[in-house]
Amino acid sequence: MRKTADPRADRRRRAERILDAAGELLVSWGYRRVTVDEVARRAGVGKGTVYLHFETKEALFLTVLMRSQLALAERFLDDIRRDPEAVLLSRIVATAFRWVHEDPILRAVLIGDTETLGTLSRSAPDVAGDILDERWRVVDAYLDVLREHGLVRADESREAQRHALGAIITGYLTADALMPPGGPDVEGRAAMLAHVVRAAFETPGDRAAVHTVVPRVVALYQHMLDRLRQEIGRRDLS
Amino acid sequence: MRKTADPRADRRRRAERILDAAGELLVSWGYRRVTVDEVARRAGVGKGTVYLHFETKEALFLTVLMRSQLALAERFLDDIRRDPEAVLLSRIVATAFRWVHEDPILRAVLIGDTETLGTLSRSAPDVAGDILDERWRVVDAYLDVLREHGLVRADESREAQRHALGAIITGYLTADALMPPGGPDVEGRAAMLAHVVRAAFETPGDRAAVHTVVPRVVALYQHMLDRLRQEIGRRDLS
DNA sequence: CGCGTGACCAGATTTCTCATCCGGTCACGA
DNA sequence: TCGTGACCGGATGAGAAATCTGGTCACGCG
Repeated sequence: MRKTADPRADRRRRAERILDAAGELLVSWGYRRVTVDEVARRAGVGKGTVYLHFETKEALFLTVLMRSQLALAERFLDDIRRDPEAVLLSRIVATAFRWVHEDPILRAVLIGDTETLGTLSRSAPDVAGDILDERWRVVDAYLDVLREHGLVRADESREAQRHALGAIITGYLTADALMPPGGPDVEGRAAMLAHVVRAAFETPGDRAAVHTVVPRVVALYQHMLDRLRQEIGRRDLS
Repeated sequence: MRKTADPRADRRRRAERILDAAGELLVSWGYRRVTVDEVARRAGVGKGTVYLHFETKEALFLTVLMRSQLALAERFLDDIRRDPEAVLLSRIVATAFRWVHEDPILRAVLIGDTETLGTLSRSAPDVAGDILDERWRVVDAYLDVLREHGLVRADESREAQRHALGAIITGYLTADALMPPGGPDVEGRAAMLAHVVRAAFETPGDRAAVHTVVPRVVALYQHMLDRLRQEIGRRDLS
């Protein structure tokens, strides 16, 4: 590896390389079968070097998972900054659905794919339970903001809406195994999902309130971003 | 067992007892751990007697699964005969959701619960694939009837609708593991599910067409009932 | 004589034992 | 000083041995 005048940046880059390698192997083989040795080899470092950055195999892979969620939150913020209507629930849900098809790690996280995650599914709540809770709090706060401003219907309880949303998204991510082969392509599914969410959760009419809620929604996702970065930093030994 | 003048009815009753016992044990222990000996014991017969009725362990349990689906189809028909509006998609979906909470076997079937079903999940498509296909054909035909009569929107493809429906129902049956504990009770969930389906799939306004579609929908479910009975009869050695 | 039964058997599954693997450590060498 | 891979002890995997279980059918009872 080419050295630069900044050893800190070099270490950062090396950590990213390790995380990239770990992510690729996680997707290919699943947590259980990936060895730290193989990650090291793929990243072009020695095994001991991995432990210079991450205290345990688990810490390494939990960081991989969080990075993935960070990327989604960043995507949301980008979209909203580009187009304020991207703040709408149907837009957020469709974005998440599309992103899941680009990032298999995120998919594994969202559906608790035990084949990919192995014992991480079980340890994550103990080790990072507060950030999992935070995620749901952000969803709740987001729904609240949109309900207040008439962008999400308020004639059903927020509890029922959150549950329904979770169920619908989960179903969209997992139902293939139970249905006949085929069906719409990813884009077709994203469109129908957006339609379902629009029809069932949003209100008809004027979207002027979008501009009012943007700063608040941005703050929520920024907060989530900060929390994820903080959690990632907490496991970084370099 | 008290004998009657009708040996055939006695045998029928004994088969039902065996099926009941098998169903209870399937729910408690899952297919893999239930032995035919235990089923026999619970039904109060000898193990060989079970084989007088069902050729294999698999045939016995496939019959248990089909009986469960039969009961759901019968429930649909009852509801529709009592109230023609029960033919609406949102009503059908809510009924199925509620019934699933009364019949854990049906739940296992609908979500392909491998813990409960074990190798039945794999063998069912080979052995009873035509009836699984039939189920989807009935769903398609049902959607077609309702679309034709303006009771389901026709501005999305039927393919997209069927997929969305499958995804939403699946999510409602499986998402609990991925969400924080709590949320609405069964009835609250059924209501929200009905609302989502109504908003996303149904058309506003006049329901007069309900009376027109009832005979056709009844025929579809009756046909499904007949097929299930036929399939059950095919595996009955008594 | 008809039929319900549970002992029997062979293949399937589980348990146990031993071999190998792998997470984490750290002495070594660049 | 720091990147490394050999090392070690606990975890996991593989294969052998033990046990279980689906299916069969000879037996005995009504």
